[in-house]
Amino acid sequence: MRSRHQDIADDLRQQITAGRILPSERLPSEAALADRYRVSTVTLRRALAVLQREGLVEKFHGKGNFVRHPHRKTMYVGGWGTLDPWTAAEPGLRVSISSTAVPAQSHLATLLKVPTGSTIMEFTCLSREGESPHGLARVYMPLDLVPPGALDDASRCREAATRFAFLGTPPTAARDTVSARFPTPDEASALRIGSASVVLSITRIATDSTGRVVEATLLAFPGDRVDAVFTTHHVIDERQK
Amino acid sequence: MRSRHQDIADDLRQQITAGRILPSERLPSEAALADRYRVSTVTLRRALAVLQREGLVEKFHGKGNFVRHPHRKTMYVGGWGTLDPWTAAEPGLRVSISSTAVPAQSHLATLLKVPTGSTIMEFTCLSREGESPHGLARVYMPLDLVPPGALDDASRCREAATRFAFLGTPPTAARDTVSARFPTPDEASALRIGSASVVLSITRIATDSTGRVVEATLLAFPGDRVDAVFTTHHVIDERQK
DNA sequence: CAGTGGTCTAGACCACGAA
DNA sequence: TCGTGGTCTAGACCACTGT
Repeated sequence: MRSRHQDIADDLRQQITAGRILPSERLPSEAALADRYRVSTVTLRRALAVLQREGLVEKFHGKGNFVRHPHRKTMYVGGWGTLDPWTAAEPGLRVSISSTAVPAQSHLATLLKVPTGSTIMEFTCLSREGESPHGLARVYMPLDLVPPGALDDASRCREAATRFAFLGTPPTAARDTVSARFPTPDEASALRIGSASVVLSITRIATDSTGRVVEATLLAFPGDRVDAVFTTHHVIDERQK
Repeated sequence: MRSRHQDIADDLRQQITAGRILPSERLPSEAALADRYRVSTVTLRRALAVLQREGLVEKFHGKGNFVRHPHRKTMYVGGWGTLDPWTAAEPGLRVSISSTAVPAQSHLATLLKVPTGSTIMEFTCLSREGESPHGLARVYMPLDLVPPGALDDASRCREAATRFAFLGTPPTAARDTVSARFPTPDEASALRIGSASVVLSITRIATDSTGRVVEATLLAFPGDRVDAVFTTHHVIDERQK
């Protein structure tokens, strides 16, 4: 059964993909569109919700509905903890970083294998592609592993953070746990996405050769902008002979 | 601003998690709930949509809203292409498989690196945990690589498919591309999830030692039931210095 | 058939953003 | 202030499920 709001979504989608409404342009107001399609505002908003989930339209309360720029998907490269240079370099990602010392809550303490309540360092990195936020990283490290000067010399870790690489010393092993979920309220506002969109969430645990956890990173990416790629080789390394 | 439907969702969620409504039990009808909370049906349905997205409630047209069984998350283990035995074994996953020969559409041909339109084998695997679907896998292989007897002896590949492992010969390398997105309509119905829920989507390309693609697998898991985990060991490459 | 969820309406009122 | 989106209503009608 074809529902009215789906028909409207199809029509608007076709107008957008055909270029009749250009990126960053505002759509007619919902009242105007409801009038044009002869439907109630509720129905028209359901149509827009479809397009919003597809990533075609961005809503701003009080301003209007805007056609989104079609973003190429960037790749998070697993294990190494970097963004694929091919896709990440060109768009020119900019990162803002802030750091604070925080007491380790229970789940963070578990991840880092430190006592609950002990002080750890938190780095919050938000990368933007032009105007639109593109990724959110929260990096947690034990205090003694924070590289000296990292707090003062922000540019030093900026290089690494741009690609979501490791901030401290390179670890010997990393474990990425990937899940698909809805954004938390603060992620939704930080990434400027609706609370009904999808987030690719990655929890990365980095350990050194002794098995100590040197870094725990919580990454959140808008699902329609970032994929994660992991490569596994099943053979014995040739260099061992 | 706290919206009415969120308040109602909070109240119902609390009743469910507190055990006042048990799993697989039916909620009161939407009309009854709307009456109880003194809201319109539209508002009440928005509250239920919240719970549905959270995976707490399952809707069935004509039957009612039911509390879902709380499933522990199972782990898809990257690269190896298996489900973590610890989480997968106990629940007793059951898999139904069907296979057909299909012409390779453009995107499949690209993945498998075969000519567009050439015939390839498609295996569709749907795993269930009890009643509820748990994962959907579509495995594509070149015809000549299908292990002999795989089509007749379904039990042979059933073992592998239960864990989403490789059906053919073990590959030497695998590349997993993970994304978070909304389900396609057929995935939504196959997995019995709402079209507004989240799926963890994995495209896995397996290659042999010559670089030939031996298998391409499209995996779709409900985001609230499956995580994917990838482990990377940073090979110390001192030799090159 | 009765009972359930699914869609839609016409209109009201609230909250936000830019002048 | 005004125009925008966000939430909500009270009721209608349709579609699906089981008896």
